[in-house]
Amino acid sequence: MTAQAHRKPLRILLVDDHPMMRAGLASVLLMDPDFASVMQASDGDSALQIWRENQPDVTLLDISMGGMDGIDTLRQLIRDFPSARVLMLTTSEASEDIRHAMEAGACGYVTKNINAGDLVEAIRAIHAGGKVFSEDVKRKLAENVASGHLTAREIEVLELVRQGFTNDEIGRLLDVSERTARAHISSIKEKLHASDRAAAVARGFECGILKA
Amino acid sequence: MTAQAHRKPLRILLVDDHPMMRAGLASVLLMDPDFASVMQASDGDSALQIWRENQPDVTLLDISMGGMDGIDTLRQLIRDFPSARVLMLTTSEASEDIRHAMEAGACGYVTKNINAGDLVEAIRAIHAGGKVFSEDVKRKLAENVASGHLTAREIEVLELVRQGFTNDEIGRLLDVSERTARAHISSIKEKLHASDRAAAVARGFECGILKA
DNA sequence: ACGTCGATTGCCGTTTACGACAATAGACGG
DNA sequence: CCGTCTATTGTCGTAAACGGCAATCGACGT
Repeated sequence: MTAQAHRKPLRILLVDDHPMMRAGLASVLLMDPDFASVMQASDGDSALQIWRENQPDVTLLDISMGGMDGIDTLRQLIRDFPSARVLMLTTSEASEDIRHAMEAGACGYVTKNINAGDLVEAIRAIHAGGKVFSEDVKRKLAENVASGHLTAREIEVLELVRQGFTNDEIGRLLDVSERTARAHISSIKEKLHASDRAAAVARGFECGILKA
Repeated sequence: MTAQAHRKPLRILLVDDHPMMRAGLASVLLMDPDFASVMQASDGDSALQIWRENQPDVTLLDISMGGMDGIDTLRQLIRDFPSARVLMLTTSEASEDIRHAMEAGACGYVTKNINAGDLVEAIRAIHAGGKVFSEDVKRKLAENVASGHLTAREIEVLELVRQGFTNDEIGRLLDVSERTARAHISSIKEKLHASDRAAAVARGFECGILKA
C-alpha cells in the first residue's frame, strides 16, 4: 500500500536510551507533516509518566535500556492502558525478546536497521490498527513456532548452570534433590535442542534467555 | 575543558548500519559550525571507499554491522592509512571488542548512550590527537588488564564446546588427540575464570569472544 | 644460545553428567 | 471429574569431564 489518507497529525513517543538515536528518529519524523509532537523518554519510568500525561497515538519502544527494560515497560504500559499502540524498535533479534514483546501486547516489532520511509509507513500502519514486522523478524517468528519456551524454574536452573554450578550444587541452592536439578536440565536441553549443558548455555544466549 | 579554538571546520565520516542513528548523528553534528561535511556509510566496504576518496578528519565507526564488522573495517583502514583518526561509537561494552579496537589502532571508544555535547567534545579531542574513552569503557579496561586473552586455537576449541561437542569429538575435528582438546579447555577455563565448560561458554559470551 | 610460550600427548583416578525407566503430587483449564 | 503440565525424586549404569603429574617440540624474542 502507498500513502494513505491522514487527517490529523500523529503524536509520537520515542523511548530509547541513546540520545543520538532519538535525535535521528525525531528529525526524520518531524520532516513529515503527518507527525506533530514527537515526545522523548530515555528510560521506562519517564516513558510511562509521559504516556499518562500525553496519551500519544503511537509509541516507539526500544528494549535494551538502563534500569527497567523495554519489555517490562511495555507490560506496565499495557496493563494500565490496554489500548496503547506500541511498535517495538530495537536491535535485538533474539527470539525471546520478540516473543515476550508480542505476548505483552506490542503491535509490531521492527529492527533498527529500518530506513526512514519504511518506519514512517510502519507507524501509520500501527496507528491504523495493523501489526507490523520486519522481514527478519517474520522469519524468526516462523522458526520458533515449535520451540516451546522454558518455564520459570528452568530459567532459574539455566542461570545456575551458566555460573558453573554442578547438579548437586544446583539442587542444594534450589532446595531440591540433585535428581530434580538434572530433570530440569534434561528438559532445558531438549527444548533448546542442545546436546549438553554447555550447548544449552550457548543456546540460552542465542535465544535471548540469557543476557551478557 | 570548554570550547576550544577551531580554525577550519572538520570533515566527518559516520559508519553505522542504522539509518536513524546516522540521521541523529548527522543532525547533531551539522548544528555545530565546527563540522562541515558529514559523510555517511552503512557498511565497511563503502566506508573504506569513501575514506579513500575524501580522507575525512575523524571517522565514527560502529562495530556491529552486516557483512564486514567494524573491527575488520578498522583494521583495513589503519593498514592502508595509519594516520586515520577513528573513534569507535558502539553499543558493545564487550571487553573483547574494546581490546580489539584499541589494538587495531582506534583513537577512542565511546558507547552510544553518549549525549550530543560529550560526543562533539570527544570528536574535537580525537582530532586534536588525543584518546577518548567513556567512563564505563575505562572501567572495563581497568578490569581486564590482567585477564589474558585466548589464543586462536583456544577460540577455535571454545566454538566447538559451544556447539556441544565432546572432548573426543573436538579432538577428531581438530585432528588432535582428545587429551589435547582437554588441555585447551583447561586453559580456557583458567583464563576465563570458569569452573566448567558451561561457565566457559557463558564467559565467552560475556566477554564478546562468542557472539549470538 | 637460553628462556618463554603455545601446542601437543600420555597415564591414572575421581567426580560429574546424562540417559533410560518409573512414579507421585499439585495446579489449572475444560 | 479428567487430562495436561510442571515439579519432584528414585535407581542403575555408562559415558564424559576434569585434575595432577610429566614431557616433547617448534617458534620467537633477547
